[in-house]
Amino acid sequence: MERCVRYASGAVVLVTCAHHDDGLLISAHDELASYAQDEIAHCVAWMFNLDADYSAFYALADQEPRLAHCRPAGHGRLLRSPSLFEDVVKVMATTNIQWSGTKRLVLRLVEAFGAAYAEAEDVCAFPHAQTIAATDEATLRRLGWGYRSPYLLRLARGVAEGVYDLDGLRQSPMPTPALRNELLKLPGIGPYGAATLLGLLGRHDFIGVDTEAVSAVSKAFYHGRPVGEKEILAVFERWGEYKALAYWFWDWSGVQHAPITVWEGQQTEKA
DNA sequence: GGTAGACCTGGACGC
DNA sequence: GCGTCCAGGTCTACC
Repeated sequence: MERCVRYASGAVVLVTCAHHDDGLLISAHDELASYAQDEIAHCVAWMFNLDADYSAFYALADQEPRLAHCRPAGHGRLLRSPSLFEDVVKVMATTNIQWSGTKRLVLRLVEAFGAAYAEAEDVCAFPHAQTIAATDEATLRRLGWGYRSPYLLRLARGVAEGVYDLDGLRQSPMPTPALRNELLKLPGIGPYGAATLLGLLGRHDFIGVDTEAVSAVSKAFYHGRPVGEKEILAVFERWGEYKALAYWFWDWSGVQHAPITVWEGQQTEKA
């Protein structure tokens, strides 16, 4: 994996992370001072969540055939961004849009406001909240952010002004429901976004219920019948604090189309 | 607390 | 080429 990282001094470096038999090999394309090396090592450790321990989840997953692949594959970690602000913005960009659109929104934001890497000006680090905060709604709309523009602007300005303490949330020991409530206060972040961000923070109690979740759970567990958040949570309730991991890494193979079903009040041509 | 409707944009699809 | 639908939801008003 290769990406731009900006460290505290403001310098932008291009970092490459590669698998190594002894762990993770991090290399930079520039010569770095020792303090910068430490900072980037911490940054990459956060991105790959290297301190996480998934042994308790694996112990449960070993007992479920559709999750038994988790331990041998080392599943559990979710790649995250260097800052929580970046992840909040990206999650906001996943809402009510297709994946190609999400990538387009983030790319345009980075091109417009990101700090360029000195050796290649077309390579940029993700912009700071302060940089986005200094722009206006019309500019964000021109970048394609549409109705999300005021949310993004409020978020960036809130972070820049210290109204939203995202660094504090990153390390917060508060219980998951309380942490979820804090995330729900962020503009543009609703139940789906909060659940996704909780997962990135290592809290897997809540499932981000989106159209994919509805479709997959409906086919696999409810014979194609329309389902809502309650039904989805009921399916994964037994996984307790690992609900989201169980959902995310569930082996859905073999789940194509449920049998044709007629349920109360509705007739279906196909399930 | 639950529900309905508005909201940007662009890709997919049917005609 | 054009029109319609809808996608890895959220917010607000209303009941």
